Amino acid sequence: MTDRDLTQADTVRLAIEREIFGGQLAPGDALQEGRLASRFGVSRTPVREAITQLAQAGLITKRAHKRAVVAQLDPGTMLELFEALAELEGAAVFLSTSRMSEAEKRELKDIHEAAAKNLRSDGDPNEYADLGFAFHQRLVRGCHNTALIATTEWLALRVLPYRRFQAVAPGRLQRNQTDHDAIISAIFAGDAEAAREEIRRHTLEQGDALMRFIALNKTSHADFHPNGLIKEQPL
Amino acid sequence: MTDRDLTQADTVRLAIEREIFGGQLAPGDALQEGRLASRFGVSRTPVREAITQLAQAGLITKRAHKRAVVAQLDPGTMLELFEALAELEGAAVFLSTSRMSEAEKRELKDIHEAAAKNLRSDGDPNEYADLGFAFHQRLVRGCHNTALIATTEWLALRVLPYRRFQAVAPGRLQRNQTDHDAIISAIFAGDAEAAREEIRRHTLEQGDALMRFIALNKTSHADFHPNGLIKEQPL
DNA sequence: TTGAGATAAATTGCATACACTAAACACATC
DNA sequence: GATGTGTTTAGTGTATGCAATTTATCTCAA
Repeated sequence: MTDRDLTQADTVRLAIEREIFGGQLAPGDALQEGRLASRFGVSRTPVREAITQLAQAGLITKRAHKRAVVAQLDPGTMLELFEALAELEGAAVFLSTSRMSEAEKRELKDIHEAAAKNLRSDGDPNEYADLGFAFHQRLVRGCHNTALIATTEWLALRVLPYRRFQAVAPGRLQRNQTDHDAIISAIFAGDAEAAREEIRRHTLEQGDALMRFIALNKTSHADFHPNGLIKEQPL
Repeated sequence: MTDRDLTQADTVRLAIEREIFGGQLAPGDALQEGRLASRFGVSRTPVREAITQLAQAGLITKRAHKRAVVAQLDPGTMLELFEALAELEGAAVFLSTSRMSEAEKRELKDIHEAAAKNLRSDGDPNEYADLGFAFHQRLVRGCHNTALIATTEWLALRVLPYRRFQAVAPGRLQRNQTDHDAIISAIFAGDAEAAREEIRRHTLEQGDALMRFIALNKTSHADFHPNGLIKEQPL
């Protein structure tokens, strides 16, 4: 039972997902069924199935007879995505305000304070990013509505491949922390409408900052490809 | 270009979708790859791909080594789904209020008035249902945010297989029309917050009514299966 | 060189064949 | 009669081969 009865397609899908989120596969990179198959030591069939699922999830784009590509978001789409995400997180937090248990609020505050500590002591930025991610996650999950949580996290996933650029955006961290502060206050005050507005604005600004950062270091973001330099090099 | 270059998997997926929405396939019905394959005159491969996609979309559920089944929503899940949908529609309409063009508002009002006319003259309930669907759709699409629209409609799709029971729910229609009236008023008054609240409450009540109706005629809803009577009969 | 068109190679979509899983059944045991 | 175990069988998961299509390479004229 606890040993999952994962199918090979699932395994491949999870592996590809990890590589996308980890940055080994950057937006725009091509995914070739054959290469992936031999790389994972399976036939093309489960690879195809994994790709189909990821395409449906919006993480990769796929058109008939053309090779699949890690989803690439043009500025307009990304703006829309962040706007939608802001609304969804707003809706979730609106509900969370009245629905989070004391334990959940406590945990949220703990995460927030750990982040503050990290910031004060000039700690690891990656750790701060993880704490920020956890903060948003607890916030959303506090609404206790599986459908809303899943939908929100699904949208968040789609921008996740781009978010790692944000860690290096200068001066964002302090601002981020202040925003989180305001959200926490609203929630502990039980002001759902205020909490909604705070996170809405916060997420919109995050999107804005990310887009500005990407636009500055444009030339698409090929430059940021961790494997180095060349895109379009099929994996 | 205009001649679609639809793959066979796409064709099969669309066909299955239609049957689910049309009621030929009711929640709980089993989908067997082999039978579907021979029914559509293709091999199992594209059928499998179609099923994978529909599973990812949430319209059917699929676990390893077990046959796929048209998604069946227990009361708890359905409640959550409607609550999430209410929030998403609320968010969309909030934006729509300030973003719809005059032409779009005009069209919305036309649909609304056609529905009123249908109601006064005791017209075809199916036509009224279609108008209601169109009303919600225009309302949501008025926000002009592709991501938010897609997400909202994706959720709406998941409850769609159940919505046709609602047409027969007694006394709902007049109430429905009054709600739509209030939404229209709020939008034309430019009061985004009021519009949000109106549709939120409206969608929640719709969900409530649907659930009550299903609960009353319980015995699962096998009784409503259009092909007649027996579920579990694989297609 | 550069670009268009033709040809060759690579890759996807689909069909078929096989392996493996899990229900369904029969039968023996208590 | 209920319960457990071996066997059968339907059905999913995966591998492989082939046809159709795309992409890369090559040729040749401007």
